[in-house]
Amino acid sequence: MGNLAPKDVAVSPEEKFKEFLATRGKRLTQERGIVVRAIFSDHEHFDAEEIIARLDKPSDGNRVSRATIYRAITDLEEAGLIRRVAHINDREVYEHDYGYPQHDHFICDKCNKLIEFRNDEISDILDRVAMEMGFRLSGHRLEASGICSECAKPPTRRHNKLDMI
Amino acid sequence: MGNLAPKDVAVSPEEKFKEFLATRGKRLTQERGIVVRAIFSDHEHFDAEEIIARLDKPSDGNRVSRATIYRAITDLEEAGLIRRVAHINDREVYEHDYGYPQHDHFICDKCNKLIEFRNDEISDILDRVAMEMGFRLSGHRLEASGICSECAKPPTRRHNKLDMI
DNA sequence: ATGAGTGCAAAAAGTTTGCACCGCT
DNA sequence: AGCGGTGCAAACTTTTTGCACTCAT
Repeated sequence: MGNLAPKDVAVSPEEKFKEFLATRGKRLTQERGIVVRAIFSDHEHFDAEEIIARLDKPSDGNRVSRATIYRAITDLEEAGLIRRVAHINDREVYEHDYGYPQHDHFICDKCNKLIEFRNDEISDILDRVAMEMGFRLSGHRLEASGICSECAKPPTRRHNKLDMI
Repeated sequence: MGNLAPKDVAVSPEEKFKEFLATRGKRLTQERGIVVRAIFSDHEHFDAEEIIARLDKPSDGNRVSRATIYRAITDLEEAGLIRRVAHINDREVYEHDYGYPQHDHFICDKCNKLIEFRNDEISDILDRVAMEMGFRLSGHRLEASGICSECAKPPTRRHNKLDMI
């Protein structure tokens, strides 16, 4: 779960997606609806495999195939509803990009957890530098790596004499 | 070509690699030497395929196989001589990380060109935010996307009446 | 003799695509 | 009738790996 509160949004992601699809002469089908709802049911980061695991199970009545899920994810990205945030373990990781403010991520090298943080100074600096260099900036992706506080906790141990020196 | 000047470095990348390999009980073989030199022959960003294209050609006497090139790249990354900077068109893109100062990149959405820029404020902010959040920061990767000045140039055209309104 | 190193070809893993059929969000 | 949409399986891409042989930085 991210540490950033969602903005109030007038239209649901599903509705927004429908509008986008319409501009491409496409329809919000049953399958695409299932995928959008699965993706926006919570604010977790996700990858294609996770959605496939949820929707491509033979037991479930509302099955959606891998191909359709991949195609829907591509469409959602083009619609600006989701965006790629990282590439972890050979998988593209996405997050919601609709109704949430710009933010960046820490990625723990140990547990691969993504931790969101928000800092406007960085965006401002980028705007300035891009301007200076004649680059027409549209967005950025910042992954800071290291060890999260959880993984940094030493395995529980007794006090060490060295602690007192 | 980057816009950042190389620092003076005492030891060549090849020598540095040799030292690293030694700590792992490995040797700087003929093949690994060829790969390092190919990679450090210029300061361009590169991906595995480019190196393979140069070294895995049947016509050349100093051929190195794909497998060995991939293995060498992995070792070079662990040695801290190169680092991943981006993931473009399904390929991992690397750059030299030895003898060059920390910097970030703009990536042109049109021509995929990587443009380096340096800004210490960003690193400082990250250090501060990481500290506040109890994250043990080790590095970061920042890709700012948009259109480079080259691609932003409008195709040569006549003045448009609309320009004057 | 020993252990690291190499090349090859096959395997992985994630993602994309050609195709035939379906159905009207 | 038309066109977008879906599922399936095969194809594709990049990267990794098992294996047998080689070599000595």
